[in-house]
Amino acid sequence: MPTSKDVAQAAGVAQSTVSYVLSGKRPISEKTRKKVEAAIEQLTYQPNAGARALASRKTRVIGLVIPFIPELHMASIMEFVSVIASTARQYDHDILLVTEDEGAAGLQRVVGQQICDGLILMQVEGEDERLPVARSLKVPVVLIGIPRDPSGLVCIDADFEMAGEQCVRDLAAAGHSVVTVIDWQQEVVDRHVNYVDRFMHGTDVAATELGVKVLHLPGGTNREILADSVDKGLAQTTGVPAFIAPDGTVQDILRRILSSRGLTPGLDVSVIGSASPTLAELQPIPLSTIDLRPGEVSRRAVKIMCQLLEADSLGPHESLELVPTVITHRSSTLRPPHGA
Amino acid sequence: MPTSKDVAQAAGVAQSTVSYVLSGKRPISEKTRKKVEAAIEQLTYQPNAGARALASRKTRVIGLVIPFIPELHMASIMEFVSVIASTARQYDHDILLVTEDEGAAGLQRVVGQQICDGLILMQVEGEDERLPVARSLKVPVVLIGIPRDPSGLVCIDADFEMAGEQCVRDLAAAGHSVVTVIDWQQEVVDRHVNYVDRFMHGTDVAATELGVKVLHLPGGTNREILADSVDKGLAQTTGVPAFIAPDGTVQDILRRILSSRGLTPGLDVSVIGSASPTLAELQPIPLSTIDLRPGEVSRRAVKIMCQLLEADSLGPHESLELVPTVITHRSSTLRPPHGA
DNA sequence: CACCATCGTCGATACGCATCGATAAATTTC
DNA sequence: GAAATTTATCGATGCGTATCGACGATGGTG
Repeated sequence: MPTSKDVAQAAGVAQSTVSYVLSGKRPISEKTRKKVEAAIEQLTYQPNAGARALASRKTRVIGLVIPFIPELHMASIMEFVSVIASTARQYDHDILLVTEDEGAAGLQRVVGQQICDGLILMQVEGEDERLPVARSLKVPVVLIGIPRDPSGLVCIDADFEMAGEQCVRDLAAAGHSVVTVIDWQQEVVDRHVNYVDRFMHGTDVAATELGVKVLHLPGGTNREILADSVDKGLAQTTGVPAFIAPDGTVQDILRRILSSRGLTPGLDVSVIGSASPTLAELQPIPLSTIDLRPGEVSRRAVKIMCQLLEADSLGPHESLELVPTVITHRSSTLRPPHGA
Repeated sequence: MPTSKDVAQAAGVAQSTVSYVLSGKRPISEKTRKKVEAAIEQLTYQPNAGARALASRKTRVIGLVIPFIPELHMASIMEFVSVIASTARQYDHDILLVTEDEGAAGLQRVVGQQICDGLILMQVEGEDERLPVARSLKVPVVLIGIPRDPSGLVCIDADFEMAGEQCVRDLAAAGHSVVTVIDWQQEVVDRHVNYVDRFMHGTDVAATELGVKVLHLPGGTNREILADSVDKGLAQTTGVPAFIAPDGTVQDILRRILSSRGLTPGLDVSVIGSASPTLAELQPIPLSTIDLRPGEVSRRAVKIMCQLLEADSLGPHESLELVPTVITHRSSTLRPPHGA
């Protein structure tokens, strides 16, 4: 592998000049810049990352802590990972994977060995042994998701409260007076996972404001529980029933349950789910969705991280950013009455 | 951050002694080892990765090139990524993500900058601009999946031919004389993607041997094409129909189509799908599966990589490893007649 | 008891780059 | 036209580790 010294020799300049051509931190004449660039080209020189990190104390690598995954969420996690990696590249950074099975020790390892300049933690919910560690680290940490106690942490997440509001508003506008929310599975609700509570609160706020009745019933992937929730929702509804299923994993099952009850989304029942636009369009009946915009959340997480890195921030930071959600009508919800 | 020099000072030894304690490359007396270890503990010393890489010319990082993903495959990709990352840690290595949107330049970048000691490429199929690059790189490269021309490359993949054979054998043993294979979508078949051809060949080999008739019909996520394939399969079947759906993405739709034709898997139709055991168990009717063992493939890929790194191999390598697939009976296939 | 391995430790150096101070050359100022 | 600036480049140094040769101490041998 050629070194900057080789390049310098080929271009007839000093090694430091090569360095300055690359970094632009000192003025270089057009003439020598050309010479150096030609030499770089010819030798296909690429700076050695290790040496660069050693000298500059920056690795240009961001550690991404990925959660242990109940199988069904994997697809959505990959969406985050993929966008995070691409976005990081746009800021000229790379992504190193840190798996959850290393626990908090993993964070200390990658930071302690200075493999990473900062960390992005995905799907941190409630309590977590890694949170105190995250707070104590001397590198920037960005959380995707909001823990019970976000103090001293930089967090970003979809605006679940807004999402809840949007769903209820939308269904109210379509004429529904009772809305059934199929929540996450009971144990998740009981844990008071932050985003669940926020979503529920959003639905309640809108419901109170609009005089709509909102039922909260447990979701999850268990057919019987889900069927039970649906039936309870139907029983308590007068007029056309409406369902909101913010948990992406229940939708397939929900659809089948409704179908077995003789209900057709968009015709005699409204359904708002959570799915990416492409997936929503692929459904037999294109699904009206509340889009939690994982891609946008990921992009912003990386952006925040890179800004923190740029600022070379010393003291601890704290912030909380919520990404607006987007509701999209497709065929699974009733159309609002004309003129409404 | 403390350095090895700090540790040396605290322990009253030379920096090089600290280094030897850590690497074990020279004998160290019990006494000084204890002293050094105590100092390391006390200072919570961790070696600097950049300096280590610079001096040793090894980063202990493996680049993982993840494919651009048609949405539906994301879950399975995450399975690979997750196991690869965990396994790498077991070999004391880390994983750096290289996204496909950087193309072949991405490979040259991470290798050229010496961020990585080696590369694992996922889901390389057919031709790919990265293959010639992979061959020319001076670091080990392991492919998951087999390209059209695997010469000069180290590849590993599930044994799709074995999988095809196992499926047909199994259905034949259950008494089926006609088996319908719902292939991947037509365009994938037409591209003669390596694993597709291998799977189909496997089914054909077993069919010829056992005197079973095998129909190949297009799959994919389009309901109409799929329904058409199912109907054609049914029309050409005498006796109880049997379907093999090696493409995980078609299974939901296939199930519904069969159901709408009044057929119940395990009762008056046999279905073998491809899914992880956990997912298969979650189905309304637990799905008999051909398991392509992505986790095992991932583990072996990392193992091969680490062996290549250990060997410090100079010349180019070439090998091809196939991971045996596993067929598992659940409730979606007929039971073989007793005594068969 | 002088001689020679062996073992354990030290000091020095290289790895490739960034960066600082210094210097030579070019330009401006009075 | 000499002094004061500015501009472009060079040389030297440090980043933290691995590794090599050297060296003192220890123990065994004749």
